[in-house]
Amino acid sequence: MSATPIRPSPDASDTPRQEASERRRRSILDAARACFGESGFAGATIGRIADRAGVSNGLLYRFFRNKEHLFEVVLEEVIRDWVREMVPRDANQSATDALEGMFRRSVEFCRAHPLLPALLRDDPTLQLARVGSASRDRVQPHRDLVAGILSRGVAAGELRAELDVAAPADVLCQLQSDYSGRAYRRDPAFPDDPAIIDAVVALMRNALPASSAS
Amino acid sequence: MSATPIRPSPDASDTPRQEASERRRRSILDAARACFGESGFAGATIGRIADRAGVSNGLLYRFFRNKEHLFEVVLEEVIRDWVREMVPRDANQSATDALEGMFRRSVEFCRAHPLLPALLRDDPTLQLARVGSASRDRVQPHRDLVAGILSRGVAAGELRAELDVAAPADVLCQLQSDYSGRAYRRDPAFPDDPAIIDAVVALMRNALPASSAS
Amino acid sequence: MSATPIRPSPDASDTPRQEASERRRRSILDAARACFGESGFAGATIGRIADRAGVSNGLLYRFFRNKEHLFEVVLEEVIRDWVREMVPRDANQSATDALEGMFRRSVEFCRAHPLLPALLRDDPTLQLARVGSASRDRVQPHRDLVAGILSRGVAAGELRAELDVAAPADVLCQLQSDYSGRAYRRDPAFPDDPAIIDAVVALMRNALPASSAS
Amino acid sequence: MSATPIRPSPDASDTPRQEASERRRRSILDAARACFGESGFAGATIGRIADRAGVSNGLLYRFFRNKEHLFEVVLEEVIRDWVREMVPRDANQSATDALEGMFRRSVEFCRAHPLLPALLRDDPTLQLARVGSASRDRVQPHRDLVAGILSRGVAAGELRAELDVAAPADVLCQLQSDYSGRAYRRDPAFPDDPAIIDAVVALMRNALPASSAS
DNA sequence: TATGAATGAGGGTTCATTCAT
DNA sequence: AATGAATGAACCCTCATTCAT
Repeated sequence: MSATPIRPSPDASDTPRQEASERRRRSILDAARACFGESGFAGATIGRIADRAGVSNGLLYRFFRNKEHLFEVVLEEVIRDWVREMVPRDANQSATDALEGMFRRSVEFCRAHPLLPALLRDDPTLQLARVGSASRDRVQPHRDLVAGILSRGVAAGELRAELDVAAPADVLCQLQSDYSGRAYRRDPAFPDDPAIIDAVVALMRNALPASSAS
Repeated sequence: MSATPIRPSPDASDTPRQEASERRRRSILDAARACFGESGFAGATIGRIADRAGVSNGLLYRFFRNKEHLFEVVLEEVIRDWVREMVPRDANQSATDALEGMFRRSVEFCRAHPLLPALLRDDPTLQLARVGSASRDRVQPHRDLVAGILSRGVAAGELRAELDVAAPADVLCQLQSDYSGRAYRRDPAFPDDPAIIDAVVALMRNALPASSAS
Repeated sequence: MSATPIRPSPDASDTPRQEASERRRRSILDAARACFGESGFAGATIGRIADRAGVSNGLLYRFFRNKEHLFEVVLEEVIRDWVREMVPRDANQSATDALEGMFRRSVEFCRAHPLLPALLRDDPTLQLARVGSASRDRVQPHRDLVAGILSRGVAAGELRAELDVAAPADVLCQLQSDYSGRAYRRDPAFPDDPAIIDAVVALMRNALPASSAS
Repeated sequence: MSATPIRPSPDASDTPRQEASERRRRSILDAARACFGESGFAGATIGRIADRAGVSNGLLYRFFRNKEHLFEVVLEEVIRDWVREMVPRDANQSATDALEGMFRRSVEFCRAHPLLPALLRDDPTLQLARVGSASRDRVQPHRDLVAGILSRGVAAGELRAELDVAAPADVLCQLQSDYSGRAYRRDPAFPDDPAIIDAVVALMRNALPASSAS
């Protein structure tokens, strides 16, 4: 180990020195998010991240043990931000409205943070096996959110009550992840088309509600 | 001749020599499927693929122009096999039965050839913009299959007629890909659970049919 | 910045760091001169050059884009030094004296910098068609020098006036290059013998002057 | 060593089998001459030589120990052919006419056999140090030819008698080599221009004869 | 005899990481 | 604290050489 261990993210940036330091840490993380998002783990290079952050490559090793460590921190952050973004804003919405809102906000979030969809897809270029720990619970918060909404909807008689909510929540989360990622893929074979987003919403709305007739 | 550029896959393996050669080509392709599936394009290395195939690294360059060419061939092969597997067996089925059958066969296929989903998921914008041509149409056959079934169902009055079929076909294909891939991911966060497969089927069956009342 | 493409040779080496860096650049160039001189472009290896310079192979790529770039710079440098050395010192000399002086200085230069002739001899059509630009004008300055002297001699009535000076200048330059290179070849079949140098001088002195009788 | 040592060039091709074999050996040598001439020793590849000869790469190793051995044989042959070509045709010519004829024939020979000039120039891409033995005497026959002509000319009172002939012979040979090689270099900086050939001839004719006045 | 499939050492190059400044 | 020069392992790829057929 080095004589100067990794500097943690300070809880409070007291001195101006610490502030400047924290600002640099942030810019490195932002640059890393962009680079990993564009090029995957293997494709991104420390040099490019440092350039993009406007610092020297050596500085990265003062904040992060190595490339993998930096990657782990980036992943944790982006998941955290994503989940935070998806939390329903309005407690009075119907379940389906809440799901639709969550879905659309997720899509928007991924447009701005392209690393997330790759992560959710377990993109091989990310080499997620290397980080392991972080990936364990990276989607559970999402499912919990969705499952909570479904439960509320079932309790309110708004949604079908047949099944347990876990499996449908999984499916809905999967769809949200998938179509959130389209914006990022830029692959004409996987278009990021409002009409398709609407089709997903329609499918959800068709599939979930208790049959209106009953 | 000596500096044979690339040896093609012989249509008929006449001599034992050609047979052995074709066997080696196969083992390279299989190893490549595994390595690309596990590590993505950038993460996989020629050396590891050769090791896994039990051949020298140089041999790869007799069959494939370079790493990208090898990847293209792997991609084409696995897509072709997959689509072939999904083609509906029975022309007399209802549309929803056909979709369910296709879905379940796709899942089974991926259980036996676990590398497809990893390749499908491998984001082409990352390292593979160059492959281009191959990726263009790698999922279109799948969508065409699904769209054909939907159209038949609409024509037969079995399915809702509101929308055009393209968008729902996209969504259904996406779901098929996703859940076909679970077997491979072996990630507890994305379980390969019969109950969830059933939930997907249920969602499809709920969302698609013309309302029974009508 | 981090991913600095190529570090240029600094005009003034201010800091000790820059000085040390420049010293390394020099040692790489010197090693490259030696290796290219001994083995030609294709035969020389980056690894051997780095070893000889006492640096790691990676360092070469901080100073030079690639092997070809390194070769170009070596070529330019050595040509520049050589031409600089040959410029006539004394404007009052007769043309033949000036040519003889230039010739003998060129020979001496090559004795001290024995790698020039090897580089000059390195056939550009073989591996170096790509270098192109640099090789275009690598000998023209030499010919211009010689042609200038011949013109002066013709104007002064010292030399035959029959021909244009371009062709004889070419021949004289060729001879200067050849015999300048002998010191380096160390091939007993091509001796570096003062008697032969004198023979060249004698041949020039015989061939060029206006016939004394006329 | 191999169980089947190198097959020598048979003195007499008795059987049809031996004839065919000898024909193949020849075609390999011809292809090698062309390839080494175009690309130097390091740049030429066994594969390309075999292709050009219309045989498999493995066959080369039945006739030649390895790449270096093939190269040595090629060099010996080309030198032998060159000297054979330069031998004066007409014993009654004047010395200067004989030299001019030899010079012009040498130039023509090199146009057809481009390896020679590279060899004469000791082109670094040829890596002549590797073969050694052959290069020892590769130019002596040429000098002997020229020196013989000069001696005859001196004896006949046609040429200046001051010097011994060795040194001028060296210079003339050098010039012959140089300008023979121009055709091959295809470098605009070293033009293969009849006017320059004529200039060389003129220089020889000016420099060598006994002053006509005397 | 002749082939060409197969090998693997070694080439040029990149880049994560270290460390003197 | 911050830099960026320097390292060297590991990448992709080429090609001289061998050997089963």
